[in-house]
Order: sequence, then structure tokens, then C-alpha cells
Amino acid sequence: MTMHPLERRDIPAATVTRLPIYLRSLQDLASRGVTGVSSDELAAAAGVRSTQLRKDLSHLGSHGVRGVGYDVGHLTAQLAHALGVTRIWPVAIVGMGNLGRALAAYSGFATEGFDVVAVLDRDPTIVGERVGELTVLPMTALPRLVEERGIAIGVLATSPSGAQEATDALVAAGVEAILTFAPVALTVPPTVSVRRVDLATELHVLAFLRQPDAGVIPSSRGTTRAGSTKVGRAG
Amino acid sequence: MTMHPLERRDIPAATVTRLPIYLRSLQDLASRGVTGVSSDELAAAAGVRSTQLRKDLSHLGSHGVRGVGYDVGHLTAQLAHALGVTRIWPVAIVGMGNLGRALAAYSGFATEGFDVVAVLDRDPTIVGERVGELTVLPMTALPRLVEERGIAIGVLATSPSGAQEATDALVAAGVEAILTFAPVALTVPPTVSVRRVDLATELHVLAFLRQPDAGVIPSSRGTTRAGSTKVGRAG
DNA sequence: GAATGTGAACTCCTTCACAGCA
DNA sequence: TGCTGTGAAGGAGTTCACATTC
Repeated sequence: MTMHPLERRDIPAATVTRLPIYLRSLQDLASRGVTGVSSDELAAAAGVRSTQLRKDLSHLGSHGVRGVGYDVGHLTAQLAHALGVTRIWPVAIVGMGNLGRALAAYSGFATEGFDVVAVLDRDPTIVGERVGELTVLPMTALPRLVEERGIAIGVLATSPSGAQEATDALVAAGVEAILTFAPVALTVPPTVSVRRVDLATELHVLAFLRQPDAGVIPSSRGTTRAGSTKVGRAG
Repeated sequence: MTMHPLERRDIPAATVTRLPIYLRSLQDLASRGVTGVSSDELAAAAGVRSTQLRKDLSHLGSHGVRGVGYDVGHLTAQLAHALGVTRIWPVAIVGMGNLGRALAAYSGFATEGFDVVAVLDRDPTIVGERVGELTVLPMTALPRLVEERGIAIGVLATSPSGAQEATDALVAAGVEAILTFAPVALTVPPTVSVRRVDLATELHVLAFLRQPDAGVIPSSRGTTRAGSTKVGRAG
């Protein structure tokens, strides 16, 4: 899965993953009537250091005023433009189990510039069911959806065993960006972008951090390493 | 949210986030009757390069046989031990909206060594409702749950505006590991670990990658950078 | 004076190249 | 010979220090 390359036009991958957070923080500020903000303030809201924020923004060009700070409206527009959220992106969700239904109902997508325009499942007993305002479609509907609705992003909420099949269907239909929740490696052509959200892995990492004594691993060589004991946190 | 420190006992943070994937791949192999595996094969199954896999495993000690490969059973045990999944971790989910309910029903947690033993919500009209085999509890039940059920991990599926309040309640009750789906920065004591899953951010990144021309950012200086055009993919 | 923008140092991670062993 | 384990090299990302500009 590897946090593979992801760069475009000189914006580092790590920066790209933070831009949405800045954008959201700015929108939040704007909704509270704030019109100007310093890198210190915005960084605090986003949960990063101000030098990180400034370095990130520097990849988009210079949009602040020295001695003053950033104009909330202007910076918002710049970030939205950089991320390509000046338009609404139609999204299809494949797999209408518990997770798929929750995602279909998740209001967060709508407010962030994404519109779930279709939900699909390969199971004929589920096809035709109502999910919110949508009707579950069969997988055969994909090519047409891509063509007519301009779907460019597919969300995969299938079982692990069905993930590759669903991926192949998405790719065959012309979808080139996939967000998957299935904890398996997907094989895709190099032109297709995949991002994976792995819930169990996140819990595993937390469990690892909470382990009091995980430290001592029985090594065939009998070595025991002490190790730094920093513990993760998030601002 | 910064991929903040996370190391313990000399296992790099980046490695820790991959160990669960290896573990799952191994379990999958075992279920198919495979007893031995090479780093090439396991790496392919996990979607990483074999040198990466071997370097990662080297942090746990030497458990392979040169010229042969790894014993699936033995390596599985080592990984499970390193990650601390030799026990079942009780988990509480806070926030019983769509997402919270889906997570409560998500079978993935159970198969990975986690057990959702309680679901909570601050809304009195939801408290008492049935969610699967559980009854929604009020937030006041938290301290007791931590004490009696040994809950060490909390999952936050609240609205963004309710996230900090829920976090404070979890922390006050003694929970020191939080997985949050709310797209806001959380303030926690340094002893508390937080991991965030941000669905909208993942879509934003995909949208960014799919943008044909995002490149040209109107800069006040009029500079335009060409930029490398590598595109992310995941194996 | 105050806060941005950025080269340089530093730290962390990945990949390479190959030594070491069955 | 085949595959693991690892030092060294190479990249990427973060932090520092400070020049720059309003």
C-alpha cells in the first residue's frame, strides 16, 4: 500500500494531505466572521506547527502579508483552487453493507465538495433497495454512470474478498481514483490512484502504543533493545 | 495532524503502521494452508517491496531462514506479539450517528483482536436505544466502563463540534488512546495517543491527483512551476 | 515591530547493494 | 544457489534560523 508517490506540480505529497485540513480550518474561521489570520493561529487550529504551515503554503506561492498574516478569503480560494475543489466531484460507492450505507449517509462528504450520486452492489438481493435518496444499482450500471454522471472517484466499501473484483469493475468503467476501506492490496494499472483507509490498522497502532511491555521481543539472538519511549499524540 | 511520534522500543513509526498489514496477509496465507512464505511473496500480498518488508521485520529480530523464507505460523506469532494483539482489546465507541452505528456493526474489528463492548452518546434521546447487541449508554457511564471493562481505546464518531467534549470525557475517564473520525484537531494531554481517520481528506487527495490542470496557481509574482507529474498508486 | 517566506540542517524513511547463511 | 538481514546511500519531510517585507 505504501504512501506511494503522489506529487504533482512540485507540491510534496505530505503537504497535499494537509491542505484539506487547512482549508477546513479556514472555512471554520470564515464562518465565525474572522477575516484575517496569522500562521500561528491557523496552525493551532489545524493542529500543526506554524513553520510547517508556512512551508506548506510556500508551495502554493506567496499569499500572506509579512507582519500581518493571511486574508482568510483569499487563502481559502487559493487552497480550494490548488486542491481542485472549485467544482463538485461526483462519487460512487460500491458495496452497500453497513459501512457503505453509513458512508452514503455521511454528511461530511457533501460539505467538502463531493456528491455521492450513485451506490452499487453486486448482490442482486440488495440491488433496487433504497439507501437514503438513492437506489442501489447493479455493477453493470458503472460504465454508464461514469459516462453520464462524470464519476471520477469510486469508494470501495465491499468485503475484502470482493474488493479486487469491484476494483476491476471500476477501472474497466474508467474510474481512475479509488478510496478503499477493504484491508487488502489492490492491483490496478499505474494510471489509477488508490488510497486506503484501514480501520483495524489504526486500532492496531493504538494498541501498540498502549502496550506497557510489548518491548521485549524474544529474539533468536537474545538481544533486547531499550528504545526511545516517545508516545504519539495529535494536536 | 502530523504523523507525530509514535515509536516505541526502536520500532520506527512507519514500520508499526505496516505490521498490521503483514499480520493480516499472513493470516490470510495460513487460512489457505500455506505454511512457508518468502519475503517476495509476502511483500506482494501486502503491497510493499520485499526490501521494505525485510527491513521492517528486521526491527523485530531475525525470524526467517536464509535461502528458504519465513514460517507463517512463527512469523504470525511474532507480529501478533509485537503488536500486542495476543489479547482482546475492549473498545468503546462514542457517537451513535450513522458512522458510529456502522462502526459498531463493522465485523472487521472483531476479527482483528478488538471487541466493541460499549457504545455511547451524549444525546438522551438516543441513550437506551439498541445497537446490535448493545444498548447506547450515556457519557456518564464512561468512568465505570473504563474501570470494570478495562476499556483502553475509544473510537470517536461524533460530530466535529462534539468531538472535543467527547475527547475530554474519554480522557477524564482514563482512556489514553483515541481513534477519531471527526475532522478537527483535538487537544489532549501528552500521555494520550490520538489517531485520526479523515474521510474527506482522502477524497480531497484523490481529487487533487485527478485534476488535469491544477498545476497553475495564480501567484502574485506570476511564477508558474512545471513540476513532476508522478501520480500515486497503491499495489 | 511583527509575521511571512525560505535556505540549510537535521531527522526519518526507503532503496540499494551485498554480505551472510542454510 | 536462493533468500534473508543489514550497512550505506539516497530521498523526503520537518524544524531551525534568519533575511525579508509590510
